[in-house]
Amino acid sequence: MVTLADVAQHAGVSASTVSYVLSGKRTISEVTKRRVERSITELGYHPNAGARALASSRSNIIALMMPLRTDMYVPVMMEIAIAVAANAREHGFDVLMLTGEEGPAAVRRVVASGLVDAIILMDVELDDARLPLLRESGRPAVLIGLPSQTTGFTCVDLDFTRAGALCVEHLAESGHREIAVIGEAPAVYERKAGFAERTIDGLRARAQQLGVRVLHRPCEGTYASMAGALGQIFTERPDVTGFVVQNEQAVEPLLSLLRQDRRAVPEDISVVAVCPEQVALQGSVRLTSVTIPAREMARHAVGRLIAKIEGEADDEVVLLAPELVVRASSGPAPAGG
Amino acid sequence: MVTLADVAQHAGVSASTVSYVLSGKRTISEVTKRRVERSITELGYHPNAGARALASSRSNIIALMMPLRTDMYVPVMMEIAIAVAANAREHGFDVLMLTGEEGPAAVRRVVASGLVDAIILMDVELDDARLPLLRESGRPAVLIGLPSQTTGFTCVDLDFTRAGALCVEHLAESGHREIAVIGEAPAVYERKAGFAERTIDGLRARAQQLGVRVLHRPCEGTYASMAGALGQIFTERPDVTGFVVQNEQAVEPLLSLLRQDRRAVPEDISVVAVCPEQVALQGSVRLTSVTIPAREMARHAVGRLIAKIEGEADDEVVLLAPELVVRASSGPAPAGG
DNA sequence: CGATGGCGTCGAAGCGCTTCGACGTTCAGC
DNA sequence: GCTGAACGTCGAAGCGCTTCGACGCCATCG
Repeated sequence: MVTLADVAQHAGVSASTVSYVLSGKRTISEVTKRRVERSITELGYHPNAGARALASSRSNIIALMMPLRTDMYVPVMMEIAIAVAANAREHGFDVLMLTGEEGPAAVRRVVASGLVDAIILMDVELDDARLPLLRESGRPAVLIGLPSQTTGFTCVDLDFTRAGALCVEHLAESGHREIAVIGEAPAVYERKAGFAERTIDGLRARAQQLGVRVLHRPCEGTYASMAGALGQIFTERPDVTGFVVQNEQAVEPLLSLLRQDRRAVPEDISVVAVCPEQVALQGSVRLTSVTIPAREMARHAVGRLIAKIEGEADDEVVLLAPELVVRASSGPAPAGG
Repeated sequence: MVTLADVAQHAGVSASTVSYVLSGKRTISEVTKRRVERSITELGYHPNAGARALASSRSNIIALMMPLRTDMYVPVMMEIAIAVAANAREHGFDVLMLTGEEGPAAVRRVVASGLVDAIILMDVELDDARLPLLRESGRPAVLIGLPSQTTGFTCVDLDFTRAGALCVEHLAESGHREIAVIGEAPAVYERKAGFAERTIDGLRARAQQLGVRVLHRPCEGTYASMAGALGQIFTERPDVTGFVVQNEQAVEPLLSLLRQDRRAVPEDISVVAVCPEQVALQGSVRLTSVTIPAREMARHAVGRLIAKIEGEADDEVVLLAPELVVRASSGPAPAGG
């Protein structure tokens, strides 16, 4: 194990000088700096993380806490997690992965032990049990999602209200007057993740302004549950020509069932989804969709978090503006519906 | 910040005594132990991770390195990652998430800095660039996957050779004589992940013994690429009655296209997939499948890794025995094929 | 009854780093 | 030519913990 002292000796300077070369916290002459840097590479020196954390009270690690339920919207979560890690590295931070399984107490553990400098919470619920602990810890934190009480935290999320509105707008512009919303699984509403309701709220509000009728049905995302929902929808509202799909798992079942039902997409039925871009592109039909910008959310989250660690940022709520991309699954409403 | 010294003073003992109570490395009387433990909870003491790592040269963190490509078999990876984290916690370890993006050098960084005690590598390629670095680091490591050179490492993987064999066996038993294999995307073969070839090898070998003809076609997992492959297959081998799907993303496209093609599953065509259980259960047809046991792989990986950290394990190759579960997508070959 | 040894506890020496104050040097300003 | 700031470097004091050797004590044994 090569230590700071070894480097110092090899370069013929004191240990503190080496430390200052590394941190840049004091001015060091070009010559000395170069000499030290050469010694560092020659000896293959890597600063000891533990010692550094102890002396500086900074670990340069941030915790990323996964959703409490791991069965939900897996692809988005994974994408965010990877992007968070990549972004954190760019700022010199590593990422500690916390599962929901350990429960809210994990927050206290990693913070109180100084293991992490800050925390990112994914998939925050409206009244999340982790928030009080986080608040009391006093550590910088960024939430992905929007709880009911945001004071003390920076929150990053997609503007789902606007996303919902965008979907109706697009359908209304194409002449659709009756639309159905394939919602998230009932469990998602029960645990009050917030985003599902916000989407619906935005959608309904805009629909009313535009004179569009809306029918909302939650859906598990399986073929069976989709078939059930679809049956109900067409019985109750035979004139539905537009679908908005919130639950990304329900997309393929819906398309497949419509096909079986001899309803052509987009000629008879238009479909708009709220989902990651990948999902919109890889299915049987290229979907008109509002993209969930996982990478961008991660970038914002990490950016703000680092700023807070450096002490140069306030709490704020960042709602990313959604964008609707028209692809092959939507078109003009059939004439004379 | 409450420190060891605070606890010691509060309990009226020396710091080392508190430390020994915590670690159990020396005998402490019941009375003292209880007194110390009370002080700990009363003061809300959490040992400082940095100090502990420095003094003991153990961080109690293991690194989990993601695949270099993040676009592949996302659900399995996610499942393994979560399970690794959960298992690690049970042993008192945390998990540091390393993305492929940082490249093989990440291995050196986290090991040389003492940030982590050991490493788990996911999705190891046959000739993986990270292995030499890992070997030279001398740290305990477990690979998920099977490289060409395993010396010095413990490897955990599904026995894909056997998995391939199981698929043919099942189809052969039901009377199928001509089968097609929907393989992984060409990119997977190019990067030599190994598991894809092993599956095919096992499958072909067993097919030969059983007198079954096999046609193998790689597939991207999109509808377009699946449609292309399917066309080729039925042109070249009109009598194919059984399909083995390696690429889990190709499952739905295949089923959907067969449906369009008026080929009933399982009456006309039997489909067997190699995929996680979740995928087998949630599609339009409950799939006969060989399960990829993500959680079990994670459990083994973490178990062996911890054993190696404690210095009580040798290198070994653990190939988990695959199991085929018959569901609704396979049945007897149609008479008079 | 003194030697022996296990048990329970303590003190002190680090682990490798950061950071603060101090100490030359050099150079501009008057 | 003297003062004082700015610059570049060093020494030393920790950061909070683990761990080694030592020490007293009591029970055990010959």
